Amino acid sequence: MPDPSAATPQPLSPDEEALVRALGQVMHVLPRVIDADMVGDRQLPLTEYTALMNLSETPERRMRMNELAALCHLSLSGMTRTIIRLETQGLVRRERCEEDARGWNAVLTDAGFARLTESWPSHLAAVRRRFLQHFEGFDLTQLALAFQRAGTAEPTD
Amino acid sequence: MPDPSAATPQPLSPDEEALVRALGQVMHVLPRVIDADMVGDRQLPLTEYTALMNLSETPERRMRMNELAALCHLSLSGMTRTIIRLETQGLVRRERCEEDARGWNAVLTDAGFARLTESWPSHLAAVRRRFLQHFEGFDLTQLALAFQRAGTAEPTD
DNA sequence: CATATTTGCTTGACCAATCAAGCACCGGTT
DNA sequence: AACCGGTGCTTGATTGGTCAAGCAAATATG
Repeated sequence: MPDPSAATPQPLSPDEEALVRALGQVMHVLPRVIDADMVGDRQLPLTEYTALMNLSETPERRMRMNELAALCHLSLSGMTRTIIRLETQGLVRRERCEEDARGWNAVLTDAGFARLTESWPSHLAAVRRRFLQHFEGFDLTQLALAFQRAGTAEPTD
Repeated sequence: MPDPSAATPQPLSPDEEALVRALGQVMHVLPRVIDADMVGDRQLPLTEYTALMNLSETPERRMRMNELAALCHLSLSGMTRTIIRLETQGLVRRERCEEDARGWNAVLTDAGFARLTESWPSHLAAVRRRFLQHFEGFDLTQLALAFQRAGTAEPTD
């Protein structure tokens, strides 16, 4: 950590500057266009898609709210509200958790699974077209590792 | 565009899958931690910082709402509201545009400039620590280009 | 030159996320 | 067995953004 009282720390290099600006743009634009592609195509916003997807990858197609929220990068209350939206569409059902009566499981219904299968190609195409396409020729493994490091934030110290 | 009636398009490779998931995490985590770092440090949220920064880089330290909104990746109304927040803190002033009486200029005040100078090191440190650090050894130029491509979204067709 | 259309910005209504407070249940203590 | 701190989730209030409608000035058109 540079001393905050040091008036002028080393500024970013032009490369770094360009990368940071571009990332800013991507972070802003990508979710929106992917969401727009999917909504236009299949009427399923990205957040809801992500929830369904995570549920579907589980053996029993069910998950505790806690865990689902973490996987969807959502706060617990955010997750509650997403599940409620999905529930009213009949794509998810909620069941009390057997081994802990405080807990709930979000359960993917057949309708939900159908919806997911239906939306999947659209999501896949959007991700390829909007993102992966631009990284042809890169070492994806290395890139993924770097992003995993950046995405694993240590708490603010 | 793949035919949507084609039931099963080619799924993502493990590499691609990992990259996409990691990017999802980064997009979610990075703005929050950087924002948190800065707010904890200097009480200036990222959106407002970005606005001040863009204003400061202009010769007269002023800009039309339109242009500023684009640079900040914000809708015009979002920009209006951000500027209002900044105005009430005295960091920005609004002046009618001389050559077009419909238009407004957001003008960085001295207080705003001071605030920016004060926050800059904190922002810089956060960006390095949270992001750039993890990309040492990468070809930043190539990476920046790829992100610029991904960030330049063609309208949904 | 009067009127219609377009442009630049603000405002109103809304929405999805957050945090903080609340409620119900669990598990360990005495 | 009555309590009590901790846990799992929901709910209320707020926030920061969006889109759509509105208004005023500019510009194009008959």
